[in-house]
Amino acid sequence: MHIKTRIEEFLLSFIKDAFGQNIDPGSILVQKTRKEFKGDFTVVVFPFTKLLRKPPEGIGKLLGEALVEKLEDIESYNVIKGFLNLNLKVDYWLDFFIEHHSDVYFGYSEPKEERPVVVEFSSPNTNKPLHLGHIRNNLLGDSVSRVLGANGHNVKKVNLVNDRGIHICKSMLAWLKWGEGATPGSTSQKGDQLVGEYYVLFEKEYIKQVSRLVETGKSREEAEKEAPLMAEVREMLKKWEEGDSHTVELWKTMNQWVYEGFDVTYDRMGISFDKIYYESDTYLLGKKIVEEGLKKDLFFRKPDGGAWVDLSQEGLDDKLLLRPDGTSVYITQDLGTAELRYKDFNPSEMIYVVGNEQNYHFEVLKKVLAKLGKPYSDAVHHLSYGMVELPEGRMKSREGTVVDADDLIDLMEKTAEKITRELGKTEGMTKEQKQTLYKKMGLAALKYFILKVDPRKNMVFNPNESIDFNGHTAPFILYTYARIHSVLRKAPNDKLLPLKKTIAASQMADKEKELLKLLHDFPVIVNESAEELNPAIIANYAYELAREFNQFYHDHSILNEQDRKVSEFRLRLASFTGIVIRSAMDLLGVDVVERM
RNA sequence: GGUUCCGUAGCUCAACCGGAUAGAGCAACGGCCUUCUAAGCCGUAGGUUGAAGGUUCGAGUCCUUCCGGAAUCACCA
Repeated sequence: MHIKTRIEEFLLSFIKDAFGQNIDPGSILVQKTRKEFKGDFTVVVFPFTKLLRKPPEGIGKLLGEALVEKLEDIESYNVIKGFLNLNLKVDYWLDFFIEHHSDVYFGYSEPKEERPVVVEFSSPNTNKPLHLGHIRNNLLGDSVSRVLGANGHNVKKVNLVNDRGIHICKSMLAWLKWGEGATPGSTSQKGDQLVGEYYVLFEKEYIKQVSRLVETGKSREEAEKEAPLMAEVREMLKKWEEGDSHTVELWKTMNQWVYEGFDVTYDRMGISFDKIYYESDTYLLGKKIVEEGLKKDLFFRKPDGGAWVDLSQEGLDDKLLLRPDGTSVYITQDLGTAELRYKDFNPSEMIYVVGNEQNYHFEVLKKVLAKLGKPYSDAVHHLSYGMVELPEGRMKSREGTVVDADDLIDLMEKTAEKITRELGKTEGMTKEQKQTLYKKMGLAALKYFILKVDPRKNMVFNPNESIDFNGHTAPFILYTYARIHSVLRKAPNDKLLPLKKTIAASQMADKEKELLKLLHDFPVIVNESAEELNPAIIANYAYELAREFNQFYHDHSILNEQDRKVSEFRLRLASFTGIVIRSAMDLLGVDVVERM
């Protein structure tokens, strides 16, 4: 049991015994002591003052005495205002060190016997290449999956590909009209990039048509409906739904191009899935579910034939579930995939990593599922994340301001190469090793840049300022790791002294203890990150740990230390830090490097 | 207009779900490499936490109002 919990539980029972008062467990607050005060953990005693009717200093003293007496690990205490600072015995920290310092799974929980947790992320449309927004989605989904796995959950990563619908037809139609038979092979382009160009082309031509119609005196709304291109693309969608062989053939071909392109990008990002769903496979099931709901009078038909659900009881409006012509809308297929996913995995939880622009959609989805009496309606959890914005605002594909995923990764790799060359520390490395280094470094910088921000918040990316490689960044953390490994490589090969409590209290320097305390936090961090589905907690922890190590490294020599016991203690401490840095970075999906 | 979310240093982000003097990085300025990797370390400067009230021992955090921004309220996905 964690020392914090032990302190909390002790206080709870102590106050009950001594004062006959039951205290709200939530009012007991044990936190790490701030650096400017002496102590390891701090109890805030203000909450007890009212109940016990004593001044805070008195209570602090009383509780401090009791803790020192009854909890073996606590050595001493001091009280400042309403804060009770507790000092743990040095042996507590050393025991912790001895037990865990070489454990590569430190911080990870044993796998639990339980139903799986399904994490859906990525969910691309097959009409355009991935951009920076998708990168955030993919990195979050991947990292959250890793973090949940580290907490013992049985995680299934799934992708739901949006492979049908009018937007897909737009690319197809434009390609037919203006493509002149271009293929990824003939243009040596990635398939997703190629298809994306035709989507943009469609939009351009469509806007031209609309504005021409507006000039002839039509309202914008009329113009948008009547533009010939829109009519053509509607016709194409209809043909697709009817199974027209030419249309379906073209659809298959172009989607295949896109998938091949996506695979390259996923591979570069180090993203993979346990199962891929296609909307074209699930939307029919969604329709069936809506039909069932209609039969049970949970939903209703409007005079034009559209199927609707009345959510006024739930505080929302009516919501369309099927168009009057019977074709499905977005939520229709989500009902289908939820059902399918539940049958496939029998999950305890279904997490959807989807942008916060769809908060309302998921609210509706949950309520519709509840109305249908689906057992998994409570299992649906929307991991809602904020948009990635440019300094001038949102990325807009029509205005060509999207930051392309492949381009950005290229840029990061090039920057990594340039900086590495300037520093000139890679003598002796082969060409392949250097290439691998640039790739890892560039990707690490990008991933960290995105994951260090609280997922719920919108974030800003400025394309004109390249992502930093100094300071609060992945390269800084990787550099720390490389430094550690440099020391480990240079350490003498002699057998280390047996690990005993050879370090006396007076010998553990402040920086060593601070480092040890931080390492001690790691399991709590991993747990918290999972509970909040927030990788940023791990990212920020990894930075703090690296910074603390660098201070320690700066102040104390490891290999040049004359006292062998001290030298070996520091060597093991460095190695332990390396293990935790690697684990933390792994949870972010970032590879470490041993040289840079 | 209704609903929801967000306003923290010039910029990008933290702040342990109400706790001690709001912390980092970047950018700026000044130090530290004959010693384990200077992608580092140390220091200086930078804040009325959008504004005003309120709740209490204590508010960046909770409540109210206002200001500013975003998302959504589609027979788009």
